[in-house]
Amino acid sequence: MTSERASFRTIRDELSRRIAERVWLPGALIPGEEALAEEFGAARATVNRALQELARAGILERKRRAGTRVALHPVREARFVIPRIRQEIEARGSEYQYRLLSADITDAPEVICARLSLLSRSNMMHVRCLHLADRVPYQYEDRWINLNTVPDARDADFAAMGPNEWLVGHAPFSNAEFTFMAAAASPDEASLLQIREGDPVFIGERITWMAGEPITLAHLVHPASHRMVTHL
Amino acid sequence: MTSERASFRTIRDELSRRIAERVWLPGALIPGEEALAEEFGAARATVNRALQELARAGILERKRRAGTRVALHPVREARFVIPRIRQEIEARGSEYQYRLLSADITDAPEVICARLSLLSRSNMMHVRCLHLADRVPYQYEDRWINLNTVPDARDADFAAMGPNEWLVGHAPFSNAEFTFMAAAASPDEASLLQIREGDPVFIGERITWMAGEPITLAHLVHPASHRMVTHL
DNA sequence: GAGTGGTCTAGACCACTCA
DNA sequence: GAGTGGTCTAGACCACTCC
Repeated sequence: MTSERASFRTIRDELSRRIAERVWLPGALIPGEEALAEEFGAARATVNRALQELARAGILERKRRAGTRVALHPVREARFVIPRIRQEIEARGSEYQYRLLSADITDAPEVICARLSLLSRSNMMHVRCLHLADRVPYQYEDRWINLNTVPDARDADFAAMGPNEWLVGHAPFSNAEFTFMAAAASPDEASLLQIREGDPVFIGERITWMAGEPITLAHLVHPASHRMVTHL
Repeated sequence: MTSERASFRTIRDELSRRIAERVWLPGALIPGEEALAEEFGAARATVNRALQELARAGILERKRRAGTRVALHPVREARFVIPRIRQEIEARGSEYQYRLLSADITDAPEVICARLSLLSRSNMMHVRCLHLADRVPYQYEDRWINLNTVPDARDADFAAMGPNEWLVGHAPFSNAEFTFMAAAASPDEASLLQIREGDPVFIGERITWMAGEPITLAHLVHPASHRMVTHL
């Protein structure tokens, strides 16, 4: 039997139950920390931790002086793990293969610079590669790496290791933006993914920064069979 | 000037900086809570809070007795807000319109029951509707609501209010699963979204539960112009 | 001005796990 | 057994905001 001693989990779950079961209705003011501490026989700090977790989850709204209310329009968030292609494929029990298509140092076209909020055309490493699961094309990756921010990328061997794996070990990021969308496969994408031109593809785009400086733009193309799953 | 007193934020940001700037390398053991507390002139609880936040973010790994290490393969997570269609559209500065296409009480087909892990064919409310932004089709919604779990849905007026909005006020969920994918538009979807059959569409599927009982399955179809953006 | 949440401290005990 | 993190307490002061 677990301890009956009031822990922040016990308190959090009980408060959560009261909200789910509509003991406290949306918009209602709930008792203050001091009152709850007394009710549960716990210290105020313990109650505070429980309340903060619920507020972070979006089901409570807290304001100084005004007290704590059950959120009227809970802004709920879900989390997804930022996929790492090799782990993603191996976790499905498939064998991972990698094929480098090209790696060039070049001035990035304006479209790319614009996406990275770079004013001038910058010297970049452009890497194109293919990730396969059990020898079937799984993801086509078209990536630009900013050599001003990550000069070491100039000497990286992208035939041996995918750019993502290399970057993980050499250029931590502080900030990232993800975009997901559907599109029709271009002729290039179609032939690489072994689908037909115009077939739907699932695209993930990822931009990362370190301390305000853009590191990389990754354009990741999956066949339509791809599923991105996450849960609350 | 802000206070120079050690707060958990100050400590967290300083530790984060040391990791980002590779003062502490991935895999390295960092000082214990007691030592850090002394270094920053703070209480151990304060240091603990900073460390817990970094561990939650995935950049530290903590184990009792073993100490705290810089994560070797940081499993980073990003969050996205669970979209509420009306707010999503209005936030873009567009006008929201809603059109109910059909609402029937019927036995759900086996495919649907299977997705919801229901053994027998259950009585459900089947709602089809369209969400528009500035009179342009934005999302086609095909939703099944489990009447065993949410009997009130039988009497809801889905002509006046979208099923999502209605559910928010009547059936809180404790658990949700999201799937995102690309597909080719079916003839139905194409005509409703004013695109051509076979054009790529972006699909979000959402299943929610309350205390283990499935509430609803929503199939949400966007034209390929849709972007789902999120950031770390 | 007063009431609420936000945070910090100092100390304590416990749980887990490595040696 | 011993060292580390996980949590709780009791008390304190502060910051914000409503009145």
